[in-house]
Amino acid sequence: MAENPAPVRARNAAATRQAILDAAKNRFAREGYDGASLREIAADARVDAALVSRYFGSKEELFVEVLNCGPDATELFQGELSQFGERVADRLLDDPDRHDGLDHLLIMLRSASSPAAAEPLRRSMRAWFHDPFAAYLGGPEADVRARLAGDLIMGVAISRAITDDHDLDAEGQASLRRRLAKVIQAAVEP
Amino acid sequence: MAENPAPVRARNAAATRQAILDAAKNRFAREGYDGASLREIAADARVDAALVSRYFGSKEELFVEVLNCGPDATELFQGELSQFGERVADRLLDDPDRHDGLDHLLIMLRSASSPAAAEPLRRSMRAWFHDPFAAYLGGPEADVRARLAGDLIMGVAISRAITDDHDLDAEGQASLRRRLAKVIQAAVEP
DNA sequence: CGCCCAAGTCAACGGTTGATGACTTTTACA
DNA sequence: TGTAAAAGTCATCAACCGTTGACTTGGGCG
Repeated sequence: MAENPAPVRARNAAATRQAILDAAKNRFAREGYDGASLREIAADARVDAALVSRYFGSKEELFVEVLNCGPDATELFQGELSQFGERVADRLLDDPDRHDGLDHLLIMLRSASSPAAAEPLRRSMRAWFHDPFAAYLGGPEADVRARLAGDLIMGVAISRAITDDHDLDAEGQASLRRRLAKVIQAAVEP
Repeated sequence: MAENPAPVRARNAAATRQAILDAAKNRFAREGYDGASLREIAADARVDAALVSRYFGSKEELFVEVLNCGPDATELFQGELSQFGERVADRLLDDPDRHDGLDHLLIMLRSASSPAAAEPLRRSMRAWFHDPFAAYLGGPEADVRARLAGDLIMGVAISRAITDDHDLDAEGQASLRRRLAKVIQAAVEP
């Protein structure tokens, strides 16, 4: 969080645009579509608020852009399917700062109740998560299995985001990890 | 949705209070803490917006009140544990209007990103859902199993709320129901 | 009937939000 | 170097929010 006192990014449209995009991604993930204000986002990006509207047209268009610059969720969809449960459980219960690819999930859940964000969310959800996931799973009823596992993952991510996980001791954490891996695997296997 | 043109509730503090509470519950469930405005809630309850603040002090206190007038979630926690999965799956995939007891879950997920609502949410979540659930499950690591199953249920509820379920045909619905019951059961059993 | 307090209404406040148009500063090129 | 367009800033708008205080209405009790 400690920023250089005055990095003073030289005038560079592309870099400024990217800075706004990064700030927006963080804010949307932490506060949702409604909760994140353009002024906050602009302040994070060390930019005047008017520039955000200038570059992206509107808040909703900025939101769509953030959703579209989709991250590396596909890394989950590599490796043995038989160990998918363990892989995702590790990832989910890791340090929240390493959630990289899960930022999108946070954005989705935090913005689920905003009508303006609903439609972009639906589209992005399918294109970025559900469809690749189903393709990775393969086999019979892949879409249903993908949806089920996706819902479980989202639920766990939400739960962690809400409770901050300060309510389970180390032993509970280990147990949760073991069981979570098992249940995800059960949801995923044909 | 079609209301009587003029029921014109007689001056009755208790009834008015209840009407506000009901309207608030619906609005919070559909739009979340931030999204629901006191003016909308008051309009639903056929009441001036000022009355809401008068009766409940503040929006946050109204929210807490809504959370505390907890519903009949306990009905899920009755009957054979061996059929818990099927029971909840039926309930979850039912007509959204029958979600009665699941309203609270919707409220929670839709309000998860509001700082003002976060703390009441945590408390209510434990008292109204998690603890009774763990007590119902019993056996080893009941809290972890309750949490896991709760996360899954919440994830599915969110998913339905976002997508409106217009993306699965009848066959997919049946398949989803079958698999969901199985996965919930896997999460619940010791 | 007439009073009086509860129940309900109205108008307004300060604050925040997304968006817009006019303005100033910097960069890059001829 | 001079200049035009890009990049960034500023002030401001209308809309909405939660909340408050002063006001009006109504029903029940004497």
